[in-house]
Amino acid sequence: MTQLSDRYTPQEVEDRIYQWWEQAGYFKAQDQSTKPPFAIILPPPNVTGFLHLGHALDHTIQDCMIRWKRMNGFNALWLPGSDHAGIATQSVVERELKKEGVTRTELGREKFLEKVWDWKKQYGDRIYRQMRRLGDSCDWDRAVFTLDEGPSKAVRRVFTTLYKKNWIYRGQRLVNWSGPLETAISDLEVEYKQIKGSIWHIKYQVEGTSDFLVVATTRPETLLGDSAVCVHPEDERYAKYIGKNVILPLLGRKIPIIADTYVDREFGSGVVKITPAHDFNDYKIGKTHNLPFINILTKRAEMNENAGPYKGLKVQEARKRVLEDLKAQNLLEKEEPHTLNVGHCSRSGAVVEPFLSEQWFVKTEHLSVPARRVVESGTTQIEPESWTKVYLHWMNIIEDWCISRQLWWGHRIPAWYCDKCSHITVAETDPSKCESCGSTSIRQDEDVLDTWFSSALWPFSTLGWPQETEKLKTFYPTSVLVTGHDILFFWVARMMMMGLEFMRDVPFRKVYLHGIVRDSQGRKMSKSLGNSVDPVDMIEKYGADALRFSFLAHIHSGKDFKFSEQRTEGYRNFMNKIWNATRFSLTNLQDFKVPTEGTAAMPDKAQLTAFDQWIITKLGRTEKTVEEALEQDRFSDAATALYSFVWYEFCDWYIEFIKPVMNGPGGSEKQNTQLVLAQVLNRVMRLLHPFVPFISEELYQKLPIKGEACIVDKYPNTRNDRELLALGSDTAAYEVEILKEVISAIRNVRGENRISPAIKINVRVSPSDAKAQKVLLENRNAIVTMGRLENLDISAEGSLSKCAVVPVAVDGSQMQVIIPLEGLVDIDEEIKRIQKSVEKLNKDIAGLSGRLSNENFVKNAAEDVVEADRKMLEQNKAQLSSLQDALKRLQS
RNA sequence: AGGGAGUUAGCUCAGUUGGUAGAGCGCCACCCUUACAAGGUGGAUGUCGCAGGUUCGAAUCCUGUACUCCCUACCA
Repeated sequence: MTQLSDRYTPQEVEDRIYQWWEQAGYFKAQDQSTKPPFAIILPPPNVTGFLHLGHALDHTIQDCMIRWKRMNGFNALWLPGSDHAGIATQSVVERELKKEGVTRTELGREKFLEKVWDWKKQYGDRIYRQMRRLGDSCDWDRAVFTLDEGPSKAVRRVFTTLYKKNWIYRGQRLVNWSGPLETAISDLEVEYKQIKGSIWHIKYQVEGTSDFLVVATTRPETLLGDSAVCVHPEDERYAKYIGKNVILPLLGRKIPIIADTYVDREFGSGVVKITPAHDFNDYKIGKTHNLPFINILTKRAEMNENAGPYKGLKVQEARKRVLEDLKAQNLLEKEEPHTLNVGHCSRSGAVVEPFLSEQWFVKTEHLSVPARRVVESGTTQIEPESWTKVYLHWMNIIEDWCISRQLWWGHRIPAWYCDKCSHITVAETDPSKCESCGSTSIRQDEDVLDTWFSSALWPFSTLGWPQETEKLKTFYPTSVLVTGHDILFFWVARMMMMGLEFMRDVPFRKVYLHGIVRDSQGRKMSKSLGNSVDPVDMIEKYGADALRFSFLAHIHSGKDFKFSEQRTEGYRNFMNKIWNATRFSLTNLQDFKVPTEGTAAMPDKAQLTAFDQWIITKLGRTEKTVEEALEQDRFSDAATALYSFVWYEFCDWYIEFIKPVMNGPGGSEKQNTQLVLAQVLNRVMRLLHPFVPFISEELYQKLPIKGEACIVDKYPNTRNDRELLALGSDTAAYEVEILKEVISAIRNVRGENRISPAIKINVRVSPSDAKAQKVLLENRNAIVTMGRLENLDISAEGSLSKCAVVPVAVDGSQMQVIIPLEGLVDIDEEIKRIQKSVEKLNKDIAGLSGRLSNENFVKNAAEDVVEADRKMLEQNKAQLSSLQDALKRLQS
C-alpha cells in the first residue's frame, strides 16, 4: 500500500493527473453517441490574454457542470476556443512595435498582420496551458480560433446572407469614435464616467441686430461645426428670432435660428447650439430640420479644414484656443462648474467623439423579435431569472449594430467596390470582377468586422456550420452558456439573434450568469489599485482544488463574487483534511480484502454497527442534497453539504467511532466496518470530483474499491447507489445521536471546568429507558475512548454528591450524564456552568409556556407544531428540575 | 431619470412553502490525545436597515422609508 505524506501537496499531483486524463482521452466527446448530449461552448478568451480570476470563476463553474454530467452518463462536450479580440490584440501588438520605434502604418497592412500572427503563435497557447492547471476538462482536439477557416467561412456566409436580405447595410451615420484607435466602436464599448467639467455660456449675435443669444455648452470647440441654434417654439423670449440667423462666433458663418420642442425651456438659457455631426441629439435635429452636417474632425480626432484657423489641433487644444479667442472677443459670458457624464472608449480610455462616417450596420429590427420571444416563452431560461427583464428591455430598445471597425486585425469585410460603376459586390468567396459591370477594377473594403460579429456565431460556427455536420446535429442547441452578466448584450443577445436566424433554434437552453470577481472588500480588481489576484499564483500557493472550491462554495448566480485569499487557505485546509482522512483509512484498510469485485461488495446488514449504518444514512442524505442542488445550479449548497459531511460527520465522528473497532481484535465486525469505510470513501471521492478533481482522482486511485478512473465513474445518487444506501437506518441515526449527545455532554463539562484531556475521568450515565440503556451498553467502548474516560458506569443507581449533572434528551429518551468532580475542579465553576444552563432553560420554558397558554395559538397553529412545543416544554421542565437538584447538592 | 438587486454575528454570506436565527473565517480558553497544529475540544457573539400593517406567530408576506450597489439612458 502506498504511503501517503502527512500533508497534501498539490504540486506533486496536479500535472501528473491532468496529463493522464488528457492522454487517456477522458475529455473527449463523441460526434455521435447513444448517450444523451450535454454541451457547453466556452466563452472564448482573448487569444493573447492570460487567465485572470474572472476566467477562473467562469471556468470552474463550467468544469463542475461538465464533470458532473460526464459522470452522469452524458456525452459531455466542453468545446474550447479563443477569440482574436480585434482591438485588444491589435493594440497590444502596436504597443510592442512602438517599443521598437515602428508604427503599424509604416509597416503596412500585410507586414503588420504577419506580426500579429507571430504574436498569436507565441502567446496563443498560454491561456490554454493555464486552463489546464485549473483542471478544465475541455475537449482540446476541438479547440477553435475565431480566425480559423471554419469560423471565417461562417462569418462570410452570415454576412452575405444578411446583406442580401438587406439586414446588413452601409451608410453614413454618427458613430462613437475612438481617436487613438482610429476606429468606430459600438455603443456597448462606450463607458460613461462622471467628470467634473465646466459649462460655458457663449454669446451668438443675432444677424442685423445688437442682440445676443446665449448658448450653454460643455464642449465649446464643437461650435465650429454648428449648423443652427435652436429654441423651443413656444418660448416667448425668443419667438421673435425664429427664422432669423445668428453669426457663428470665431468663424463668422451665418446659421439659422430654428425651433424644436426638443429644447427644454427651463434648462440653461433655453437656447441650444446644434452640431449635427458631433452630437447624437443634434444629429436627430439635423435630420428632421435638414441641416448641413459639418464634420470638423479627422479620424485621429484632430480639427480638420472645416475648423478654419483651428485646423490640426487636438480636441483639448482646440477647446482651449476657442475659449481664449471667445474671451478676447468678449463673447464668453461665463463659465460654471458642471459635472457631466463623458463617454470613454473602453479599450483606449480616450474620450469618445461622436463622428460622422461611412460604416456597416446590422439591422436589428427583425432579428430581435424572435430573440425576445424565446426568452419570454422560456425556451431559453436565464439564471438568475431577474436578468430576463434586463435582457428583454434591451431587446426592446435595441438600435442597429455598427459592425465595421477601422482596424486590420479581424475578419475583413467581404465587400468590394467597383471603380467603374461604384457597385458593391458582396460575396462569400473573393470575386475577381464586379458582379454588376464585370470590371476587374475592384477594391475590397479596408475595414474589418467587430469582434463580436464572429462571436455571435460561436455556438454553431464552432460545430462546423455552414456544413451540416454530425456534431452540429448532436450538440446544437447547446445545453447551457455560462458567462458574466457584463457581456449579456455584447454577446449573449447577439448569439441569440444569429442562432435563431441561421439555425432556426436557440443557441442554448439556459444562460447561467455570474457576476464580476471583486476583492475581499468588494472593490473591482484593477492594476492601479494593486488588488488584482493572479489565479495561477493561487494555484501554486494553495492548489487548484482549493481555488475551485472557494468559488463553488460561495458562488451565487448573478451576484458579484468577493474573492478572499483567506478563504482559499481555509479550503486548502479542507483538502488536507480529506487527504489525511484517507491516509488514516488506508492505513486501517491494509489488511482488508475486497470480498467481491468492486463497488458491488456489500456488507451484511445484520452485522453492521450503529455507526456504520448511521454514516450510510448521512451519506444518502448528502447524495440527495448534492444532486438536488446541482440540478438547480446551486453549487454552494452542494459544496457546503459535501464540506459538512466530510468534515463534521465522516472525520469528526465516524472515524473516531471506528477507531476502537480498528484497534480491536478484528473478526467479522472489523471486516464489515472496513467494507463500509472503503465503500463510503469511494462515494466521497466521486461526490467531490466535479468540485475538486485533482485530489479526488489521486486518492480514488489508491482506494481498495474503485473503478478505472474517478473522472468517468458514476456520480453517486440515491438511485444508482440504492444498494449501499439501503444499509443505512433511522434507528441507527437515533442511536448515534444518543452517543454524540452523551460524549458532547462529557466534553462540555470537561471544557467548561478546564479538566485537562490528560486526566481520565469517571462517568456514570443513568438512562431512563431500556432502549437507551441498550445503546449505551453496546457502545461503551466509543464513549470511553471519545470521552477519555477511566471508567464508565451505566446505571440508574449511584451517588450524586459533588457531581456535575447534564441532562440529555434524544427523541423521547432521557438520561443524565453524571460526573464526580470531587478533587478535580473548583466546584464554583461547575455551579456557574449549571446556572447558565438553568437560565437558558428558564427562558425557553417561559417562551414555550407563554405560547401554549395562548388559546389562539393552540386553536390556529398546525397540530404537529403545537405537539412539538408541548413535548419540548415537558423535556425542558424535566431537565430544569434535574439541574436544580444538582445545583442544590453542589451548594449544600 | 427608468429598471434591477441588496441591507441578517467583527468580516463574507446561507436561511426553500411564515413556527423559538445558521455556516465559514475571525475571536476567547484549554490541548502537540496514536490521520491531520493546514489539527482537536469547549466557549462567546445578532431588537435579521428603520416604521407601520396582516397573523396566534414575521428575517420570511404587504405598505412606506433610509442607505448601498449594479444595469440602461443622458440636457445642451
